[in-house]
Amino acid sequence: MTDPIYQFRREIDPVDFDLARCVVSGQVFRWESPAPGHWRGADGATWWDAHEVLGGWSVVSNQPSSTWDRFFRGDVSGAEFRARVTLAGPEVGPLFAMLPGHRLLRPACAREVLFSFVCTANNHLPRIRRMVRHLAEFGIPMTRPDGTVARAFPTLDKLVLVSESQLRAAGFGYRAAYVTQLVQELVARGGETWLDDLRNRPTPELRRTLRTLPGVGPKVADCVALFGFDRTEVVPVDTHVWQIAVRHYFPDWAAETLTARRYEQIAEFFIERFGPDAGWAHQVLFCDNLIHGRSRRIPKA
DNA sequence: TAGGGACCTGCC
DNA sequence: GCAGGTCCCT
Repeated sequence: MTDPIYQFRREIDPVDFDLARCVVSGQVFRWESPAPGHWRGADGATWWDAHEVLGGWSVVSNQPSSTWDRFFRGDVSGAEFRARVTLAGPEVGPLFAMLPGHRLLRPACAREVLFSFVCTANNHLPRIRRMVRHLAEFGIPMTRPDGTVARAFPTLDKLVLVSESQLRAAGFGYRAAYVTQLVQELVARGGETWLDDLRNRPTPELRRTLRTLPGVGPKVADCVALFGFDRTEVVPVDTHVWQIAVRHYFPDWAAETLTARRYEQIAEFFIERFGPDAGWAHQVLFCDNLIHGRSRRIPKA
């Protein structure tokens, strides 16, 4: 039995959408480029195979074009977003020119986002990708028309079979325990049903609830809320955002450390300034800080 | 509520 | 030495 295959084409304006920039910016971790102008990606049980064509992308997928559009937030105008953010925060405006085509993504699989970001704790991108790919290997295989195999991100009944020692051997380090404990806890709370039900919760409750999961602190919880549950007003405050916030908005904190209280103050500041655009605006600042390496060594002054 | 330290692994 | 932190303990 073979799944239906969809083929479609998307015209794009490079200022509005740069596929490579979007999928390597650290929002999602299962995209790779086997060749120039060719990208393969997955989200939950969806896979895409995209080839660059004149003025856009030609896409093959096991899901219709609407799934692609949703993932890349095609319903939101990047130009209008940039205009709103530049108005609310002039300091962000100049960054858009350096990050053309950057977009806030909207993965459909909250489970994949949750496990992915548990892997990001005190970690760096290449290894995060490797770990998420490793987890994905426990998912069911999906053969593409060209014979290559994509993986559905494993469901809990698959993940529950994975041991901590197995993950440690695979290089997860201490996050191996986070993953296995997270699986146990999710199962105990009602599994996929419980996770799906989180979609109906108001954002403050969602954030609080996610934080009660093992391996999920404030930062990871907010990444999951922002990316996995489409709460676009949520701003995960990581080391980069902390440095950005201090540099741009809270100079008095230059000698301070990030506490739970300051975390919330920064998050609230972003929401007040950018409203529902806060999450995307934060992502722009984050990417800029990441790319231009300003996170390295704050001068003690 | 804050502050300090441990924790896997890999790359600068 | 540090990375897109979390957890545990004063």
